[in-house]
Amino acid sequence: MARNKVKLQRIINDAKRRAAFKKRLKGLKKKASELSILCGVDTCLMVYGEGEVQATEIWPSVPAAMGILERFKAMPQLNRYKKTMDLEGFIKERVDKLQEQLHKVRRDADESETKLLLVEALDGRHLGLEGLTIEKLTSLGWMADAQLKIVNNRLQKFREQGLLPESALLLSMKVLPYTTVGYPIVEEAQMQREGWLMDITRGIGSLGYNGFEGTSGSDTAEPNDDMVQPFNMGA
Amino acid sequence: MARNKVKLQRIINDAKRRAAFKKRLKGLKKKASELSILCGVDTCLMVYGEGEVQATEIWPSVPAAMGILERFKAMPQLNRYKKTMDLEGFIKERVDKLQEQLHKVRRDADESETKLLLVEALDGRHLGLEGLTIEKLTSLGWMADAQLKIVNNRLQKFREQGLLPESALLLSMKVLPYTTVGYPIVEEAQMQREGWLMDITRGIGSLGYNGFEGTSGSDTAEPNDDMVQPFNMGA
DNA sequence: GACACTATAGTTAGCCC
DNA sequence: GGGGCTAACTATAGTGT
Repeated sequence: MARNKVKLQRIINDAKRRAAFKKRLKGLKKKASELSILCGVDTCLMVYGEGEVQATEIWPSVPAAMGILERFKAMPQLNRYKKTMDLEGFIKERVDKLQEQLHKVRRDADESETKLLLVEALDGRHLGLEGLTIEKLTSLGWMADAQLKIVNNRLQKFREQGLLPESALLLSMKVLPYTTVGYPIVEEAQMQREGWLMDITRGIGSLGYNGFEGTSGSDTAEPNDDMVQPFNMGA
Repeated sequence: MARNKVKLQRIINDAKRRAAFKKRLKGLKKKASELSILCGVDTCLMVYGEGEVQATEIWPSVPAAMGILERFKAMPQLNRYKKTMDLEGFIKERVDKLQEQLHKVRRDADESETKLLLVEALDGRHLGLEGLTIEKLTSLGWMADAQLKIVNNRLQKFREQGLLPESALLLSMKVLPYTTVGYPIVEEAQMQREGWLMDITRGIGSLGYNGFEGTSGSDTAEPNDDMVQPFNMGA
């Protein structure tokens, strides 16, 4: 809304897109706040920018978001779909679902891109990771972290099945400063980006890289004492 | 924004408020959608209208909202360290550091305000917490949660030193539905805001409130079986 | 890149039907 | 209550610093 009308499509120019994002996010938060105050409702805004546009915002707060979501989920379905019971509602629902699918596809595409980046890092390309934008590096960090969690979950299952020596588990747990059970705690000293990521990715690699199929991976990586060696850093 | 400027306060008139709600919600969704498309990010809007205004909306969808929340929760705290160590010179670095200090001071100021609010809540003022904005309430919830984590960390240390009976710890852990090791998980039934916050603050109070000096507190709170009593709710 | 400015596209409060 | 209208208000794209 300004000097020129802008087409409703992704802004290609990097700087312009970021500038627009910043302005519009501010405006959106203001509008959401106004709605909340004027109409006496709880509002929450969540923005998740993946990849280049490194901007994620949960407004007004994460607990508020969870609260609203929980309360919504607790609502009887009768109330939830009260408005969508007629024919028009069916169409609306359908459109919503399609939109959601569209979003999902785009998300998946972005995610794949980052995974590819991680694979390349594992593979020795991007040595030292120079030449990547800080945004890509951050995405990479997230991805590595997520993969670490998967690896650790798998280790945990191994342990529960008694397939893992106690000593190995202890060592492998040392990587967990990055990811505690529910939330990552990253020490400042460990934030030397390159060394940090490289150690992790090497660790994952030694655990048997399987293409990152997710938590339901059916790989047969067999942890042993050697494998945990790369993790033995820091404390 | 129209014929008359409207005061930023709850619209008393019922019909007007609902009309405004409908129009503004529509506008808000449009804006959110535009942000999503123009800037290539995922956006989600949640509105919870309680009581009179029977209008609750999760946009674009509940799964999308949950997805964004999950990804946010999985996000390492890397954001603060986005800056690269360019060799632009001493000056830039110095300016950055000063800016960071400035931000920190601002953050601390905000935090202090919320802490004060929490102290007052503990003390019995703000009974029922009416008269507070949703924003302040959520801040308060967040703060209470953070303090809980500190308390739990302290309990953990006590346990490691063998100063805490096993039974006491088990009981105290029951408060952890709110805060798992790293992140709060709030059950639906516990989201009745007032009761929820009040229980937590009472719990903290009974653990020996020390002014919230942070994790490095040198207080000498002595946990015992009595103290964990207030936590014994829920399961 | 962040901030200030401003013309203009976009939003919406009050009305009317 | 809902939909359409329009005047009045806001948000913001482009621009310069």
